[in-house]
Amino acid sequence: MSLGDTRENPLKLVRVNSLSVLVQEEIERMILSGEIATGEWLNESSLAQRFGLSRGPVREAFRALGESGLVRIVKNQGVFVREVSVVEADQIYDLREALDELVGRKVAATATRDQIKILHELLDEMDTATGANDVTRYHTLNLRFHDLLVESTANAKLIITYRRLIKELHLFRLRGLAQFGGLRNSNEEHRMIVKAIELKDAETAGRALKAHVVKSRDRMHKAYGVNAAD
Amino acid sequence: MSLGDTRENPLKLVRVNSLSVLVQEEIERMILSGEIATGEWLNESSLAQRFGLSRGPVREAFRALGESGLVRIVKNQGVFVREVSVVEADQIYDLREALDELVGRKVAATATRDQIKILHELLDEMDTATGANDVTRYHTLNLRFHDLLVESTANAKLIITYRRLIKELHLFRLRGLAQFGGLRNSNEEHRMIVKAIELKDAETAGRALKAHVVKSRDRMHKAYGVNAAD
DNA sequence: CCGTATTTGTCCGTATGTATG
DNA sequence: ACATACATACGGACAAATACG
Repeated sequence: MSLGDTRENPLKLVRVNSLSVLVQEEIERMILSGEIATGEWLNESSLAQRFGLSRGPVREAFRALGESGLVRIVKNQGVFVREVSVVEADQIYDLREALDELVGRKVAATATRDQIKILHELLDEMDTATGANDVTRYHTLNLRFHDLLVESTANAKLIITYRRLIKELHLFRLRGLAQFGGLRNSNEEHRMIVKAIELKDAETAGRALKAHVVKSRDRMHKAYGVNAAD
Repeated sequence: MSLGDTRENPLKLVRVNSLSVLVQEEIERMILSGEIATGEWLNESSLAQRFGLSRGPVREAFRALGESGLVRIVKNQGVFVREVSVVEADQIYDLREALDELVGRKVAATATRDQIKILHELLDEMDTATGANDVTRYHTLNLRFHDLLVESTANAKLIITYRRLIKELHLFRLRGLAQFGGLRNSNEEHRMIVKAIELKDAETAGRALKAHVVKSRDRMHKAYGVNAAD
């Protein structure tokens, strides 16, 4: 795809976002999908050429991505996809614990019937994925489940702060594997969370969601032999 | 000051940061100091000229500031210092409650003797400021107090997330006034927090810090006639 | 409603710094 | 250690969109 190719826009439909924003979104997509590996160098000129643009918008996108924590910018050297160490992942989990407890309390108070319905559908789909041992599918659904929870809090600041943390967790160098061995338990925890939300029991929902994150972190630690003292 | 003036750098000392980073820091300083008002338009060319640079580095700084939430970028119109409404400030307080509880628990476990010593000095200085009815001074010390607390947690992600929220609270359109009427109570709460930290009582420190934020939010609500349902 | 001034968006050329043989 | 190749950093020119008279 060529972001700057106006031939793809024959009706002269207005482009709502500037090229730098489009580039930012596209690079973010490439990073989060794993299309670009962590630690990899992002060549300014190559990307510009690939998008059919000059280097200006690419540079601007880099600065935004740097501020969001997805890339590391080294003066006179270049831009690299950030690598998140185990220690950093652990620090992010500290934050997730606190924020997810808040999410649980908020969502129990604000979730609509429609949102709860979708949560139930996701629970069932995750059970299906577990039965089929489809870890990738489960991972995707799990992300959507937690994103829907935070979105249902209707707190814009919480939403973007939470999403930023989740994106950074994608950069954890050993990502993905942490899902092994705990699929069924994990979804049991999900069901307890949704149950509390349906009952509009804020305290229980908060505690359940926090406990779920604690266990997720434990699963990560076990998977990589990190002990609690680290 | 002209950021690009090499005559101020006769020894050819290397500049560690790129111009866009310097511009970003300088604009951030201008915003947080109130030198530029909330809602105000940031003229790209004027700023570039003022710094003695071209527009490139300024544009890059804008993108980073946009991602950090300090400015709002409107395509083909320009960049504006963000305005934070009461509702948004309230949402940020939700996050602060959760994060400050975490800060309290963490800092009780990690704070060094030196850090606690500085906390005590700040407490005394805040009492002095209260006695002199110096609200501005108190405000500055209060910011430093809370920043030292979060810094003492030694959790890098928590530190930058927290600081980002505090910066955004600076953009609350009615800032500053919330300090009135509660100086003495506020510092009493501070002393309870430090007490718990000295005792390395994580739970109490967390609860105390969270309670302090709750009361800070209440003071804001009272000051602006916002009731809890908003 | 139209023309003009101003501003932002984009592109490209040059300087400077870094890595590598 | 030096020279060369290459990448980023920055400046300046042009194009497009917007605001205003």
